[in-house]
Amino acid sequence: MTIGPLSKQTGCNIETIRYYERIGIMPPPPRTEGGHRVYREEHLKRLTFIRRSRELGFTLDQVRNLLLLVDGDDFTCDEVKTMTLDHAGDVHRKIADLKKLERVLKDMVSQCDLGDVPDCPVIDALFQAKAPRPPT
Amino acid sequence: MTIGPLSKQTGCNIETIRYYERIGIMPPPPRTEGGHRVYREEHLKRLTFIRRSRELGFTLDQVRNLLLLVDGDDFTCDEVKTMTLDHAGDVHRKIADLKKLERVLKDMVSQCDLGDVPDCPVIDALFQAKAPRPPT
DNA sequence: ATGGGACCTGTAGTTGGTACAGGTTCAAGG
DNA sequence: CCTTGAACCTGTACCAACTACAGGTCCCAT
Repeated sequence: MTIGPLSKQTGCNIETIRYYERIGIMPPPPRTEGGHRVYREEHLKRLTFIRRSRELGFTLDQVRNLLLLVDGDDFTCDEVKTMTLDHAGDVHRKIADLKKLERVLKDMVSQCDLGDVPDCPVIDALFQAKAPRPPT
Repeated sequence: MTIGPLSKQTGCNIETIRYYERIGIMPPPPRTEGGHRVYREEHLKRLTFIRRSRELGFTLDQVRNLLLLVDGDDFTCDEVKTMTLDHAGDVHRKIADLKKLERVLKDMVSQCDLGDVPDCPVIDALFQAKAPRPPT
């Protein structure tokens, strides 16, 4: 399998595959005489793993760690579970932050509809620092 | 006010302030004889606006647009409202995506507790492509 | 006048890729 | 066997939004 088919089967850009090789998370595959990359089943599996992890929001660094665990096959399920839970925690916090954000944005906009404000309340709100620094 | 105090009052890194000047969203301030930047109240207000907008997740490009509206004071409240609602929509979608993500991560981890699986179910799950391509 | 903290410019690095340019190889059709 | 053009190659530059130096200058208090 050359890089094109691999790209199609994994949904991963050709450039991205080469990029993954460059940064060392995909192994350099054997080449043809002319220098074309030739992949096999194991590459497909590994790339699928990477893509899936990325879809789930793991950073490439986290993926690298997961792969280290997988490669040395002495990993414990517990280590993986811990990493996943950590990541889930990050995601959870991000959701909370975004919800606050949404609240603020909607509150700002709702001021617009009151009609009795002199200027644009959104702009006004943006000119306010979040927390006035406490007196020294 | 030199750049240090401005940094402290806005909570914006010195390097970032200079970066904002370089990319043209902060105006180049007057300088001392020796070349040190000297800021006044208006700069503080503008930088506060930028920082606040960034905190609320507007991109620098969106901030640039907001500032254009503010600078030419012919902006309508409606334009600003539209931009803010658009952005709120983005945030909303991002929240939905992250919630799905959280669900999947937690489902994966919950498999770990069953105890009767041979390998790490998280790793197994990661090796599965999301959607198997349909038969050709 | 001197010491050192604040400031200056310019460049490179970060993350996770994408987008070329400009050149080579491969495979199928004639 | 030769040609053609799709697929592949390398290398570099670019994106957002900053951050982190290095190596040098300025300011001001003592």
